[in-house]
Amino acid sequence: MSRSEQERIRRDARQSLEEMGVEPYPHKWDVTAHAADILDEFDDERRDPDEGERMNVSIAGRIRSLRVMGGSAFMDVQDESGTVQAYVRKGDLPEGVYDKLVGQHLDIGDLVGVRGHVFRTNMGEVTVRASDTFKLLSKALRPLPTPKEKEGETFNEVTDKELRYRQRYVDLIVNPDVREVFRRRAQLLSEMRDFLNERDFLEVETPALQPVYGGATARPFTTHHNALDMKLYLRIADELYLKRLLVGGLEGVYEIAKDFRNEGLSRFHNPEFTMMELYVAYKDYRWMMELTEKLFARLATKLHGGTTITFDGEDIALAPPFRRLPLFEAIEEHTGRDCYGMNEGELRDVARELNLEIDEAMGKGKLIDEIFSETVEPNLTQPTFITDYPVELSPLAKKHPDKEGLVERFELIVAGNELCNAFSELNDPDDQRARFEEQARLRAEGDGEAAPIDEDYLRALEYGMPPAAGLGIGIDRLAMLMTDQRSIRDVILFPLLRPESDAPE
RNA sequence: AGGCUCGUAGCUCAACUGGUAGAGCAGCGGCCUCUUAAGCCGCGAGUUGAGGGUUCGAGUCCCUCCGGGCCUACCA
Repeated sequence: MSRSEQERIRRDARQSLEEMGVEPYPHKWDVTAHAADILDEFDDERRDPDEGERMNVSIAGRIRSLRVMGGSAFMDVQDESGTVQAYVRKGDLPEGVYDKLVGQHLDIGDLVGVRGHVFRTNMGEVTVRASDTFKLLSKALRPLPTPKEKEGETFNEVTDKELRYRQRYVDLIVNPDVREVFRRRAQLLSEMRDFLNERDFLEVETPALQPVYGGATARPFTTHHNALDMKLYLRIADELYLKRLLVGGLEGVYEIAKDFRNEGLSRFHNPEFTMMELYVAYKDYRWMMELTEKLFARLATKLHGGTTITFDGEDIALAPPFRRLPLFEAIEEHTGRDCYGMNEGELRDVARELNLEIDEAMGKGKLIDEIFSETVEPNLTQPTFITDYPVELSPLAKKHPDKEGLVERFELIVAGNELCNAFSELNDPDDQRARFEEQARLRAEGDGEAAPIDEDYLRALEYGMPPAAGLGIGIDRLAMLMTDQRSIRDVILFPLLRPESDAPE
């Protein structure tokens, strides 16, 4: 562990302050105003804080820049709402306070409290003058990066992705836009809950630790419970538990929760991610499409003031209705080939002609999925419901009454990215058992993602589950769309990274 | 997992074809009671991600490893 010169100097400064009786980490500070409120109050150029009754405030925040001029100093103080300039004058403070603190041992990055009145400088900037008190609230021992700004241009901006993800606390301090992304993500979740609660859906919580996992095609994380000496899995989906609740008589339930999938990382995948799952009794997937459209339109309107949003430089129109396009029509539209009804060999030939990477282990379902995700998905910029998937890909979905070999299912694709997955839920316990057994067969053949049989879930279905529709929305990907971020790591506060080789301290 | 690419001071970046590691900000000392990328004078700051190799000489070339990014793969 070696400290940089600047760290040693700051530790020395801390010690000097303590020796002079200045507490580097005091216990509290009364905050009466935030930067944005103060600036709002006097945003009118003509309104002068010095006129009439003075506005007295007490603010707290982090020093982002410091300009000391002998007996007085200006600093930019950043709180959660934004940044306001503060002004400290030697003559305003009790004897010695200025010299001990501001003049000598105050650094960029320190947290301070400023109490006094608001005024406008000769240059016109609304400023809090420490006419009453100036106090150190927390001494920073590490130097903060010091990006600067002039006329809208930023200098020395912190751009290192590794630093930004590993030390998100620094990122949040020096890149204020990041706060806006996560505020918007929070607003998205809040609006989604409002939307669902208004419709009388019940928010529930189901186990993240599961003795049998299911509800998706993915490899799970495993863990162990000591007292029960039992192997447990981290959930890969909420689905099977939520549908048990439909059996139990709840007619509309949803859960917003973390799922965990033991898979690779990419711009679109983090091993733990947030999913909203929703199940409604007596509805089918067509009804669910309409609900999904309404939800997306509502979110866009609340977050962006209208149903058209911008993502990666393109306008995305989220006004209902969204285009509905059956999977096989989509493939035909983009490849000129009608794959519906093809057997495995024919599908393999098509995939070869399209120069797709396939292997012998891929069955019908996977081949179709491969063809679709390579040729169609990236080209779907505007929201599109892709409907009616092969039964092989959908072991929990109800068969389509008219289309042989297909199920009533849709995925919503926006900006080339899959955001939603939904279907009419399979509630025939015997059909469900047959689908599980097919999965078990694939498992036996070495498909590590095929689902295990969940006997308790089958037992629940045997008591009778109402016809129902279910929907899953990848919240992180939706947050990407709504905040115009192209990497999932930019909408997850602490994305998974490899451990640092030389961890601090 | 594979390909490409990056890693230099606290931060942002330079350093030709292999020839003494530099700048701005930040920091330290001094001046300065309306500054705002504050200013002026002076100063310090580096195991060039780690290890090995080639060479008279390596930030630069080669190999291995570590970490990041992008792409591919994996991933409904």
